[in-house]
Amino acid sequence: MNIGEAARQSGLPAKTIRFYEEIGLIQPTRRLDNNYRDYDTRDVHRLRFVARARALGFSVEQCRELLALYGDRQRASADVKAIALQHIAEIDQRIAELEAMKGTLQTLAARCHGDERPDCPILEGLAREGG
Amino acid sequence: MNIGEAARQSGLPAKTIRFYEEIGLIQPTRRLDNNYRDYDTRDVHRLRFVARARALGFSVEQCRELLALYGDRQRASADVKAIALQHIAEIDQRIAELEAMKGTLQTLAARCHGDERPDCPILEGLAREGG
DNA sequence: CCTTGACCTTCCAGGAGCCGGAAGCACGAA
DNA sequence: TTCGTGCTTCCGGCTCCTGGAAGGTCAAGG
Repeated sequence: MNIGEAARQSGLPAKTIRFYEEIGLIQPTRRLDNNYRDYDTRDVHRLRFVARARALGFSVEQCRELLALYGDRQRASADVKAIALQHIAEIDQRIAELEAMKGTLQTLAARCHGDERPDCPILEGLAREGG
Repeated sequence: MNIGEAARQSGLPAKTIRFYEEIGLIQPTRRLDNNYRDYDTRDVHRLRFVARARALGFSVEQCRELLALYGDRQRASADVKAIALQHIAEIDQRIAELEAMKGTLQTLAARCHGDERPDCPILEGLAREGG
């Protein structure tokens, strides 16, 4: 099938599929005589695999590792789990950062009148000396 | 003061300060005869203001708006609050996405043995047909 | 047979928010 | 004078694509 069909079936834009090929993520696409890329269902499976991994927040490099494990029948599930757990830890970290920001912002916003007057604890909070 | 000192006092790398100038965020730096940038405490205040806003997750464009309001004595605190509340909403959105990813990952990871055997619910989850 | 339109190809630029490094002045102390 | 540090500009790269231009291909319609 052509790239458009592979895009439809995988949920990835054609542009993205080409990009993944360029960086060597989803590699060996055959070419037809007209130089069009030709995908089979196996390729589509791999594309969907990557699409889902990306949707779960894995980096492209992590996807590369996962894809390698996916295609390795001798893999140890421990290797997969290690990547997943590390990613969960990164997500936790990110959530904690966002919660901290949110907490600060909510505190400031709660003290701000939000009317036409110029005095504003939010701006004061951003401008303050300490912290 | 030179850019190095401004960097020290604001907590921003000199590179970043130059970048902010280039994109017109912190503009009017005078130049000395030797072409060195020259900062005063007012500039440093603005730099720190931006540093803090960035640390709270505001985009550079939001920082630009906040900085304009910061320097506008006729501002309405409602305008500031609107930006802050919108940002909080974005953070909430982002947290929700991360929590969803985390939930899926934890479910998958919990079912993975994590040993030397190849069968792995995580990979199966990424490869599955549905969803 | 020619045109139209949808597809495919490659390549180049950009966006967000910087960071690293190279090449080349400027400055202060020894 | 020389050394070391700091400043200048410019260019490239990072992540992960996305948009667009210029051009080849293909199937259908007139």
